[in-house]
Amino acid sequence: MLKIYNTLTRKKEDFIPLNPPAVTIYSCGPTVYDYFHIGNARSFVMSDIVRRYLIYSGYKVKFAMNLTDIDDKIINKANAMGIDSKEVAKKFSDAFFEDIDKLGLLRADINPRATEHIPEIIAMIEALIKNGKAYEVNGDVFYEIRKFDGYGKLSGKNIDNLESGSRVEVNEIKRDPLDFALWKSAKPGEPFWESPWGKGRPGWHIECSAMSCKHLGDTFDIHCGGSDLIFPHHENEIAQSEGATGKPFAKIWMHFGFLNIDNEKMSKSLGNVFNLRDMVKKYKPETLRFFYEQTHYASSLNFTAEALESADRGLEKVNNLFDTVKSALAGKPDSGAHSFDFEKSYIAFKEAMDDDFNSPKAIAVVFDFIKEVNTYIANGDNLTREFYEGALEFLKKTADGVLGILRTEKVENSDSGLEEELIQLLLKLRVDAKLEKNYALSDKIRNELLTLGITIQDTKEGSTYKKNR
RNA sequence: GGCGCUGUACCCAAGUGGCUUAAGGGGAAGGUCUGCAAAACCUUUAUUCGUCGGUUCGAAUCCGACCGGCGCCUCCA
Repeated sequence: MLKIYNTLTRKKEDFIPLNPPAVTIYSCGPTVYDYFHIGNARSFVMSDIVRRYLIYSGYKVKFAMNLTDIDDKIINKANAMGIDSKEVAKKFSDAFFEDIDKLGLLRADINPRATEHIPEIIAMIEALIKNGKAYEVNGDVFYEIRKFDGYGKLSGKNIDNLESGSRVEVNEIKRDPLDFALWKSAKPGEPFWESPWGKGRPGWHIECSAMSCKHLGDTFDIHCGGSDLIFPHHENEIAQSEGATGKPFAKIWMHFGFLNIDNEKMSKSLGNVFNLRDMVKKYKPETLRFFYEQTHYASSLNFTAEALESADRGLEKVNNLFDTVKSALAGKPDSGAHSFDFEKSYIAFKEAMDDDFNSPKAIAVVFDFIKEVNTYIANGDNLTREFYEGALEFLKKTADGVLGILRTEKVENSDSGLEEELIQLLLKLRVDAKLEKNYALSDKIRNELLTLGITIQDTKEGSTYKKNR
């Protein structure tokens, strides 16, 4: 039984979907005004793990991740770049998809964009006004949080405490400092849409309510995002959706912990905001995923070069076994029974992930598995086709299917045929040198190739090589 | 001021009342294999879980105090 920690109830709960086997998930996506950074990437990867594991568990998952393509940050960026806000959104939306593909994220079933849902947004705001939860002032529409009884239930905040120590800026036109904008009237030169309240654009929070409602229904299973979104963004989403529909909004709220850089908060002033795009040039995408998954999703995580290098070396063990098994199968082993217990590892993996997506524990299961398989191979008994296929299947289902940390095939396919032939030629020359006991030459070939990122391994079956990328 | 999280080996990190006299990864040391390596395997690396008390037959796990670290309350994944 899968258990998930629910921010709303502050408890680990049994996961019972509304309409099994269907599961609906809404994950807060990027505001497309810049390349996303490695902190965003953590949230994206962890929501990808949630989704992949639910699929692994047999659910039919509908996964929506929004793109916020109109808001103040985009307008500011457009002004700074001297281009239209639409162009900004287009540029960074495209970049977003390129980057998540690199990270091995499954594409969402739906990527709703705010600007494509203006009618739905307006309809929801109208419903809120009709329900007495929102009011218009000179073309702006605000949500009146005092009219929503449950305001503060997600973040555990008491409205009165919020106000007393408030740093909320005073806005004369709002009835309460905590009231937030549903619709913002357009200032001269700003992009706008026509609405019953005049020309303007949606506030930040309303798009998620309107779009999740349209694509997943009034009530859906899981809503996830970074823990900084709990207040006010998610709190406001609940007020909007439940205030408009009168029905419960997301059943389970999942929040991902923050990423620090060298024990410091990522911030522009510290100059330690790293784009995923740049980081992927330095570290393999699987290494980044593995690094993220080695810590539970709810904990904060410290990003250091040392930790990434440690992750990179650890990941080698997974890929080494994958290579070993693949090449053993290519060697056409005999079929027949084996005595390896795969079931035990599957059960342990499920237990780990069922416990609130405990990926660090699941990774430990994979490493236990790797050691057992390597030992089994080292002992050399019953190394049948069935055994290797079983090992390959486990790695593909868990390390690849759920965790996404196996080295992908893409790189190998990018090798040119000539490069492969040249490397094989060098391997052959080296073997000849070894047979003549010309170790000076054979070691030179090995060392030179190593500096090119190619590691040679001599096995009983002959010399093989591995690219370190 | 309000709300919440957190302190586990050299580093990262799971475990949150007995299955653990503490998983897994990295690092380090020794060994097997090898011409030497690499990979893989074996052994070693926390009688101890920030400190001090308490509850309990039993605590890293619960409670209290204290000492650290951090987040949110404002845009933020």
